[in-house]
Amino acid sequence: MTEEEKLEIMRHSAAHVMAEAVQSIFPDTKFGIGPSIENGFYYDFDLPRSLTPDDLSLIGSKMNEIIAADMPFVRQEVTKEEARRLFAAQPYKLELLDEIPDEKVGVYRQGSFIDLCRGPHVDSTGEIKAFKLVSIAGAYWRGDEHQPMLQRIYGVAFVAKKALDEHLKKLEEAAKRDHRKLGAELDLYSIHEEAGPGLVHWHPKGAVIRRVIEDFWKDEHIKRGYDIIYTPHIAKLDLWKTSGHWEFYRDNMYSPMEIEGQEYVLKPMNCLGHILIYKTRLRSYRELPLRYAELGTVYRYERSGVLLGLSRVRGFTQDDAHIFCRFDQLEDEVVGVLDLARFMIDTFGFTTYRVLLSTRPEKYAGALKVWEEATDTLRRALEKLDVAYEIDPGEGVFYGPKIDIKFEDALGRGWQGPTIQIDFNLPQRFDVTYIGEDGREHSVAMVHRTVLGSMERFLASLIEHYGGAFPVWLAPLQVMIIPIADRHLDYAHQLEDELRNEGMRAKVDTRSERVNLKIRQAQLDKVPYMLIVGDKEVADSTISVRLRSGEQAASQSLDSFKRSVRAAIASRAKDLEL
RNA sequence: GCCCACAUAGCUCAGCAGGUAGAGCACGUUCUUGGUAAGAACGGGGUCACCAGUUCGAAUCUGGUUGUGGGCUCCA
Repeated sequence: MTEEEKLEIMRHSAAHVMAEAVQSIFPDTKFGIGPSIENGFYYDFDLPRSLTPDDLSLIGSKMNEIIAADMPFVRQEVTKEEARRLFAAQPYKLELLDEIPDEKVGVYRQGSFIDLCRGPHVDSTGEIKAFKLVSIAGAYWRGDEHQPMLQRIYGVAFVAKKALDEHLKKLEEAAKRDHRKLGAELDLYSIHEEAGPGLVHWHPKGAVIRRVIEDFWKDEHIKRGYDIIYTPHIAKLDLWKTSGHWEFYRDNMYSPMEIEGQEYVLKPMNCLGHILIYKTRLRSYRELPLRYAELGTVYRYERSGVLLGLSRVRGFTQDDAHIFCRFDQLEDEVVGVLDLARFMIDTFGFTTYRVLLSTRPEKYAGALKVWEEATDTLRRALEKLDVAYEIDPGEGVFYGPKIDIKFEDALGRGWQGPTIQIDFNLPQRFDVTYIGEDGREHSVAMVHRTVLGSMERFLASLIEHYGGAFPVWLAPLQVMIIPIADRHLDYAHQLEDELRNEGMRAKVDTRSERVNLKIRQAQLDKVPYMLIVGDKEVADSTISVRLRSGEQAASQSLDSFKRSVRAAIASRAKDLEL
């Protein structure tokens, strides 16, 4: 048995102990399920009243008593009949019981608590070493929103106190990097109650980062044979009826608005505009593939409870593109997108990612054979590039299979990254075709893809990945010039001009404050370079450079500094070096 | 949308059991011109998220609304 498996068993046992503790406090508790999860465990309860944080510490100390008593876990095999008697007062357990095909079921008993459970468990409660109850949450029975809502208690558990503390520390570290917190501290963006939830306002500093990313994105796409286009934010409702969105995606779309007797809606996707552009004339096989790219802003209704900072919003800009090609070009196109995706992930400094190939879901459009071929195409593309991938069965979109790439940030948390989706539905609905060599019409293969996802969510991942200390090429302010006394202002402004002429983002801190304060604030703003200039620097036309890392570089000429910074920007360096 | 919690100055938070608000930072003015993470003094700033209700009286109690957070469900 691996250490990880042992840990899982211990966590699961901790869930049972928690259930016993809850039972001792609320004897009429109806129990849901209580599995082990990443870092810990949870158990769902149907209780006579809502739990409070005070209950949590009470339950926690009760658990400690049970652990101290070192009660053995006893497994028993019973018939379903016996089990039904044992759990007569436990409707959720009875429901589970009904779904077990076997005649005999396992039950585990420790102390006064008995639970329907396959096991295994630790030998006795004393083997649970380090745990902490962390939160109370509502959770639907069986994860179904039509079922009753139970109260879930989450706990974390580890083999030793040290590991538990490390985990808690990691959570603290994550909280410090939270993009919502840093977004406010670094003055990057805001969301306003007055304007509406999930609607992002980009401040100048956040806008700089976004613009730099967008410029880079556009250049890179143009290099790779994409055409940049723009399409409107609203379109007639009928268009969305033709596409099927109004039928299948309506829950995520905003209500129509009336304009001169016609109904219009905000676009939830960019694809239709791209199709309309494609269809403005007959297309020859000679001009395929056509790759239309747009930083397209879309609006989707998201239920209020799911909104989250920049990572889940109601209006967002996708780095979208649609590729129209012949089916025999599809594989190369997918290879091209994958290559671009890897390039982007790498450029932005993410080092690990998972690739998922999602196959046909139960409800799907198009012919089975076409699905299989397309799925194969995706697979071949992945293999051609030697990309390790996992199959995510049945997780494709109804209109086609897809590849999703999830990357991890510096704290190992996963983020939805690039996605590549093949679409059999829209080309058919809009009759998107090209004229082949044979002079006849053929239907095109259509690929939807994003490589960053959305600007909003991608920025969230970047903020958290770098903890706000962006690489120079992305930093909103790259150089803060700090004059020691007011008499150094002229020199400071002269440096500022020279840097700005280079296209660098530089600023002089002109306030009559002490150097210490200015450095501290530039440091808190995570400005990569600070140039400190005083009498000495003015006298020999040099600068003194301090890095965000706290490191002090040798006194040097502005030219040599410019050279280093220029190189760091051009190479999109992740680390500061001089 | 559902469960739970929270909402006091631009920010972080005090305000314990109902008697019309405080601190630090930030901001403004003045003094200080200081060499690598906070110089000092003074000052301005809040219809205590919003709407009702209870009460002689509500930031404080009750209900509703809005927003935020932790989850569930759903997703770029």
